[in-house]
Amino acid sequence: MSESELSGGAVRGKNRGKSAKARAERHEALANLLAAEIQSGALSPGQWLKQIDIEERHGAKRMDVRRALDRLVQKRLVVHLPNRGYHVFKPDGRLAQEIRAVRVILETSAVDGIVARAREEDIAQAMRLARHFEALLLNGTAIDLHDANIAFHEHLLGLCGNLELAALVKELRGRISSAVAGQWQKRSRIEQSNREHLAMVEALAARDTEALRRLVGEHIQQSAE
Amino acid sequence: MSESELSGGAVRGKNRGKSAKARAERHEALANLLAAEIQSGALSPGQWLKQIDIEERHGAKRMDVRRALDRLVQKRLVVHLPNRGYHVFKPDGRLAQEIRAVRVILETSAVDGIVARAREEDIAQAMRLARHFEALLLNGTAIDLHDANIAFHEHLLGLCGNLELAALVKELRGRISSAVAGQWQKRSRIEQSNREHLAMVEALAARDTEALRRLVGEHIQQSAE
DNA sequence: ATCTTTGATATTGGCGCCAATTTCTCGCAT
DNA sequence: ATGCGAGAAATTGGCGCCAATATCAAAGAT
Repeated sequence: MSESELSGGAVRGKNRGKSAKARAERHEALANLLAAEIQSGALSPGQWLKQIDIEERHGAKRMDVRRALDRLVQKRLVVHLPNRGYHVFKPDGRLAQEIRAVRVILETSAVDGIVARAREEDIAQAMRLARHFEALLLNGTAIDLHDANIAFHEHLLGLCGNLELAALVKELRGRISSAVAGQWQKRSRIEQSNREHLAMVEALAARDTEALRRLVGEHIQQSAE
Repeated sequence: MSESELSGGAVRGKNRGKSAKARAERHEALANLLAAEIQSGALSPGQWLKQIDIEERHGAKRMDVRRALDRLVQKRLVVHLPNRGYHVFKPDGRLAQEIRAVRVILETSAVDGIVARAREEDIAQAMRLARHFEALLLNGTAIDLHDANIAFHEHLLGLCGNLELAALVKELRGRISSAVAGQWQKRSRIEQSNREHLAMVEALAARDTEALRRLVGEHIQQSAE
């Protein structure tokens, strides 16, 4: 098997200076980028994702595009039709409702752990994140608000002590954020979310489990339309 | 190897019958096959999955192997180390405990919907599945018992009215089934599970929500070691 | 004798090319 | 004019080849 005669010493294909790790995680980075674009609404539901477009737009290689799209299929963010291509998943109303119900179950159940484990500095951090969201109310982009909202909720959920639960909710949130991509079109709703964030932090600071549980449940259901 | 050589025929286009679909889903079938091997314990945790071995063993192409392995990474069944390869994920004790906790939350929350929606025929079917499990107590293989157990629980959960919740629990169960692959080694535990199945059906038939909730929670926690 | 270095081997991973398939376009017959 | 169908263009998907990297083995140095 070792008849590797290096014929023609011509140096072909110059290797890039990229590290191996960067290469290995390139498709993952692309998948996250596309996921963010979908969740932020930059890519609208139903839209076709042509491999060549992504390839050129993000300067990625064909293989990375394929693996990234395949990963998004796993995450149920895009749909794959063989020999037709990939398109952004158009969430069903029923699906969104069911996922919201699951989120209510998980996140309200997590409240006990959150209240039990939250230290003063954790609460202070939660307050900082809530205020950061508030600060973006005036002159923040939709994506900024989205990120700040995610950061707040992930911090809170991370306090519950069950990393799997937190990861699961994160995944679920990403699955329907595209469905309700336009949920923050109305400023009144953003402001309402902000008030609820602050109320949640207050309830946490007061160690009021029941109040926090109620607020969390309402906060999730509030995003329904 | 010539596949579709349409000689002299004016028929073109519409050849979407099965060959194309079979190709498109080949990697998915391989992924499911490998997942089953992992969950059944045929592939032990930590074991390296060399691409060439899988390729030859299952008569698959390299690409399908890669895609299947990548999919299993998404499912958290295998771990990928760049330039090192893929190996079967070795579940952590903490992870298993956290997933069990999430399952308790979800499945006990599903009880309300189950009791509310279960018709008499659904209960009868649950009883059939429980008895099928019982019938396998004596001369059924571990895999038979595993499948029968899955069938029982999936039927029950399917009654809750939230398809996403059911799918989520199914995924979670598959994620730690490898961890506790040897959970049915002790006959006493199998018999205990069987008794709990029957008790759950009884509670459902009696529409006793609280009893069913308690049984479900205990049944999940009981599988801990 | 043991540790280090260096070469050999095995395995993974990236990339380009072309076939398979679908979609588009335009000519043709009715 | 319109429906039909064949060729053309575009897109996806499969596959082999070779480079990059890790692992193994053996020779050499201290």
